[in-house]
Amino acid sequence: MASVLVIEDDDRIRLSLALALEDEGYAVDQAATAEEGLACQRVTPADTVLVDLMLPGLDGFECIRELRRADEVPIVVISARSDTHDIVAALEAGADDYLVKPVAVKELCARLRALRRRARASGPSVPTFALGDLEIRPLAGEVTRRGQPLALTRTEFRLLCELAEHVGMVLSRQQLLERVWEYDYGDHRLVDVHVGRLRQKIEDEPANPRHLVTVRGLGYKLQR
Amino acid sequence: MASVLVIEDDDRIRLSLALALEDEGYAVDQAATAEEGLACQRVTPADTVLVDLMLPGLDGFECIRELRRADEVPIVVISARSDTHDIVAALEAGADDYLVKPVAVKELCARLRALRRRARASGPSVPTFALGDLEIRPLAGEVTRRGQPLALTRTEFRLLCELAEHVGMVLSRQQLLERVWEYDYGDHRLVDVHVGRLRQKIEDEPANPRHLVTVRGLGYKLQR
DNA sequence: GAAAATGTGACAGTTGCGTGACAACAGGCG
DNA sequence: CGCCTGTTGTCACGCAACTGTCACATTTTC
Repeated sequence: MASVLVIEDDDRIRLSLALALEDEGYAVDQAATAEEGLACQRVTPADTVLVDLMLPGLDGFECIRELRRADEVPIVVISARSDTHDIVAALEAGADDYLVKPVAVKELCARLRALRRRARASGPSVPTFALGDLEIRPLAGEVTRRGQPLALTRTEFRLLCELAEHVGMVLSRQQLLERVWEYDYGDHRLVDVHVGRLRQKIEDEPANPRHLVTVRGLGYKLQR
Repeated sequence: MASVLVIEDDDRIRLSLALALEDEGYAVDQAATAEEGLACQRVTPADTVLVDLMLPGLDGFECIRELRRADEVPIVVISARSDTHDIVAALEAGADDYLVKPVAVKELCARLRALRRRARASGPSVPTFALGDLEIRPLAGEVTRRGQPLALTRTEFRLLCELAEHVGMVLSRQQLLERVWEYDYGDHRLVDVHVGRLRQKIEDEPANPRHLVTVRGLGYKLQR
């Protein structure tokens, strides 16, 4: 599940943000000061950090720089100040986005999603692939579609992961047999059958696949 | 150098944005319509795209979706509308950021930098040969023309790839037979037939080919 | 104008792919 | 142990698409 750390000294705002984000399905950590937030992030890193600029003690800018020193976590600033100067300074310090209070929760969520999408593509580790309404988590052994978990068999799962690791690239039956089945030779039609079964589960219209497509004469590929 | 494509129908705004960005050291391409912008991006992709939401013809949302279909280029929306609803829709469509007009150039630049910082680590997409309005992605098993996917057969595809790997060089029928068909001998006229079929699909006037040309007595070549 | 080279339409044989059926097999459970 | 359920690999059928060949048209060369 996606997690967010909210660093904000005003209890009312922090709590209402936390509640709203929890409603949206995020796991939310809270901190009232920069120091507390940094400590929290060190111990249990969240996927994304929301930080207010006006904090007692260590201020927001310093907090951002400290967070950035540790890792690449996406940082969104929420501030009452709307000066261009503040915005530029926060972004230069390492923030990824800047919202002016009062924030619309829907907008915040949309921006968080956009940021996560971007951060995921750039991250070195790839815990999850997103393809349209599909989410594939190879390490968790889990595939969800529109948020609903899918019951895939082991073979289907490995096939899907193999294809997902090379999104947009055609993989030949031969390659798939080698990588999914660890066969060096064998009946290539085996692949067809499993692709067909997989389509039944991940496609709206299995006969008109949008994601798992056939490239006649070459093989199969997964596309967005 | 960093490059930006600005898609905006209002000349005054577009020009002033372009000037300001050039001052900041960006190479700027301009387009007044979504169609023009998409075409421009296909031919000479910029690192970042700025797009207005209110465009004549194809609107901004569609434009974003089209851009996203092609690649992972960072997209920033600039719009006069500040409704949460529009912001959410644009971000959902695939935009990375959303600014409300009038935009402060300093802020825009800071956001562009933040976005590029985040996008930079992102892996490269599948290698592509571009030839005029044609795009050839050997690994993806895909050829597009003006952005539209072409339905090529396996033989046509391999023939085109072989020619594309040697753009500007004449390949004899013998060479093509060996490389595409893996024949050591055989009827050389076979090549002609497939070249003809390929021309029907990739050329505007198959009888007057601009890309896949005949070099009488020697063979065929692909040119820009 | 003749010969050589190339373009092109038609066609029949072949191939590639989706799919349903089925038997073998493994694992869970009473 | 036997039964049941879900998974897997094999096969055969049928449709659609592709391929290679040929004949004939067209263009170029000399």
